[in-house]
Amino acid sequence: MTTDEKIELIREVGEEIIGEDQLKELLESGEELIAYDGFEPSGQIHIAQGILRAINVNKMTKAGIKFRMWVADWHAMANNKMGGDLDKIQTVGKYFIEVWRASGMDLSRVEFLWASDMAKNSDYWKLVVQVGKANALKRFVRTAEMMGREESLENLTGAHIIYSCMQVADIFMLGAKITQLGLDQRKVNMLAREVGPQLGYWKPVVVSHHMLLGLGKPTTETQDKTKRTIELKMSKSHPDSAIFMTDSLEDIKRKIGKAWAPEGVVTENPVLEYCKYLLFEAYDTIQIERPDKFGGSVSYSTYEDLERDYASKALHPMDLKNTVTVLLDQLLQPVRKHFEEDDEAKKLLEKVKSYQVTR
RNA sequence: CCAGAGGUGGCGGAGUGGCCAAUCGCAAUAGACUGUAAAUCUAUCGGGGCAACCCUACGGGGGUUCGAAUCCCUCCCUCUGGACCA
Repeated sequence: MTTDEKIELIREVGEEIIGEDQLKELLESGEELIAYDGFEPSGQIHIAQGILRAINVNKMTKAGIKFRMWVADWHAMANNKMGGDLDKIQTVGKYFIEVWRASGMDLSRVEFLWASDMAKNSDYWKLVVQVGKANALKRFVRTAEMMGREESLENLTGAHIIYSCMQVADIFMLGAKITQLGLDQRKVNMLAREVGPQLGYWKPVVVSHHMLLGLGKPTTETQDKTKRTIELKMSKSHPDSAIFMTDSLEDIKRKIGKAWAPEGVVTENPVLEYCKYLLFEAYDTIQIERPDKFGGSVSYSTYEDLERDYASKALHPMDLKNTVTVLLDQLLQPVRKHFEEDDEAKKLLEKVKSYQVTR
């Protein structure tokens, strides 16, 4: 694969890429490149973290990059996930890994690493402190959105500041020349680009992937594009805004059924978006079954065609929803199967479901 | 450490001895209306029972009282200001 082909593939992953020139150099240098994404284990895992993550990882590894999945258990503790109970968090972490294993991710070039293992290394904490010293408190406060928190002192604890410092240190300790996280993580990544060279490390290339829309009606007034995507993203704390990797067909039916989908409107339409980012990634054509009185079945082989018909109202939301429900269900089938057939996985899922989610 | 304010249901926020399972708003759920959703209207909205009623609840624990979310004691936590800082 040529460098340009690789870049093309990475562009598919990155809604925003900071340092593309540098990325090219890195790809041409022949060095073993590492990209990472980190996750706070908390509650259920949704399709953005499951299916979309698998799609993106596969593209990155296909481009010759090694991927590290960072199970950020200490970060979750700092951010008070699962009531700040590290045991619970780690159980959820194991559950996440089980999901990824079953989600169609090509694992040959993927590694799962735990923050709690890194925490045993004093070099790590040395770097955390160095990162902390490199900037004013305010700067760390401004990264709060990556923890799903407001950027104000009232809602943060001391632990959140440590979190920010840790996340920057993670990048360098993991050897990640590329950070491949969600768009909501861009501020810390920018901080890392700034701090890296100061501390004798590198400027990581930031490949930020798209954040899938939540299923509800967009309510925010925010105009700032990044902020808006973060506010509208699929979120575990809003129960029915997200489809989880182990949801049943009934769950999916209910959630997609309730999903925001104004007829003819193409912008900020979650149902259409799932077609674009998930379904057309998995299927070559999408066949929509509908009663003859509404035009009979149609099939689309590109998202653009489907979008055009939707925009012109030739395709009704309800027909689309029915199809999306079935296809999403199909995508989740292997995951669900894994959790039904594998005893260990089954136990994990039950445990996780019994935990109460805290924000 | 001191002083002031405060901790109420998923969230916001009333209530300051009985009429409080707790006004109201948001969210949620159901129904009506649209070939989906939204908007709008209606109902429900701690758990159990058809019901009278019972249980569990207003940061934790203890107490006063016939009776406490409401009064007292104590502990924990948050906010604001201040003190301390060899």
